[in-house]
Amino acid sequence: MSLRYALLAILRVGPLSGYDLAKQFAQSVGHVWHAPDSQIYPELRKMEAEGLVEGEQQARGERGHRRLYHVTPAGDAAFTDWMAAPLDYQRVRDPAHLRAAYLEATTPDAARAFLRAHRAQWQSELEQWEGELVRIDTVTNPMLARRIAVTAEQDRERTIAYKRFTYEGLVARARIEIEWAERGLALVDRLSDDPDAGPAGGR
Amino acid sequence: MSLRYALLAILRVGPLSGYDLAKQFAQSVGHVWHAPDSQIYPELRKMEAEGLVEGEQQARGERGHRRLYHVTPAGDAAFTDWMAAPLDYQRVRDPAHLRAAYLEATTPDAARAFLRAHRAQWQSELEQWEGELVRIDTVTNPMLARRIAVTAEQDRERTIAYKRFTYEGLVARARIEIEWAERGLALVDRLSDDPDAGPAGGR
DNA sequence: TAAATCATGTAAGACGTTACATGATTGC
DNA sequence: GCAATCATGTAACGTCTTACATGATTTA
Repeated sequence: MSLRYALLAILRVGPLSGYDLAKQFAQSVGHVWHAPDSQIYPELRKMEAEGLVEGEQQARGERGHRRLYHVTPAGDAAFTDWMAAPLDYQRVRDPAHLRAAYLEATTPDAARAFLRAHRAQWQSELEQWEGELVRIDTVTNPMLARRIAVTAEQDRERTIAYKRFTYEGLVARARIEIEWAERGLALVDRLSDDPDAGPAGGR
Repeated sequence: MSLRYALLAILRVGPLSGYDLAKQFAQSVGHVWHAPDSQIYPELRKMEAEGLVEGEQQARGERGHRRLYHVTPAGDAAFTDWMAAPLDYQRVRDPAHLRAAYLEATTPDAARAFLRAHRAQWQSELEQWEGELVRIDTVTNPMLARRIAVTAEQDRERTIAYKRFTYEGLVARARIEIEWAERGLALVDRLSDDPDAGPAGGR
């Protein structure tokens, strides 16, 4: 249900074709809300049918074409309504913590492999998000630059501050996950050191 | 795809009816993987069709009945295979951070309402998970107690340690989300204090 | 005898994934 | 002329949500 608002957020900056939108999406809001092209095109059509965006067919060469979408007043209202409405939180569904709860059922090696993969996963997210933070500070992200260009000067600080705030949150979460995986690796070591009766445990 | 492994994890402790399983589920693994009854019953049937569990129809009174499920060797193997296989991470899809990225598009009051709700949401999760930590330490959680009862003594420490590790991770994450929301509230205050040209910002 | 709870679902639809399909145009 | 990339999807399938449906048994 959030996909359309992610799309509206981008389109509000200026009209784009589905293709360009998908590219911009991937390097901006896609960092917090992933969507493949195969979901974006149909959603745009659906939004058009509901009057949130308007598509304008354009010729491109002899028989090529593309559809340029722009936000309608209704689309703008839908976006601001969503911003003011309570967010619906999904129920917890966390495969990593599910598995962690049963690590005693596997070998120490498998447990380590899982925890190392978890660390690597979040390390890679962390790098993405830290990269974004740099691009926010330097206004290097193309999406943000476009947005800043159409934003009144007195609103620029706020725009940038909230972007920064968002990515700081993501970075903090990634760090927590990495630390957790590392504590897990230490725990596996400790528990597999003394298999039955060491000085600290066993009974 | 993880639901069946969550179900297997519980059934491995001992046979249960779908009804009992759903209850136990909610107060143990349901803290990390939510599933409604309407998903559990069909999944059990599907798992039975695939030979992972076996259901035994039992009479209950005159014409009542219930179906007692137990894990087959194939189900056990499926579980341990899953434990040893790489976990597939879902792509990021985070409505709260999506909204946070565009808070400049709404009023300070709406921004505050969102951030307070976010804090409340994670505060409530935090309480759940901290409660679980206490029930782990005191072996008060009925699921854990059943599991410990059927676990060889030298494996009990590990079983408890991994449960604790899991919930510690969840607690840490909840705290991070709460802190983030609080930093956000402070940010809204700062940004709405000086609407156009204060000493620290504006231009 | 009425309420609680035991017991098991179905049905419709939204959302998301994966893989595949197709053709035009631009740059080398 | 060929590759890259521009451009837009469809189709099938799986998961999850929400709401509803039904009846039996136990306990107060």
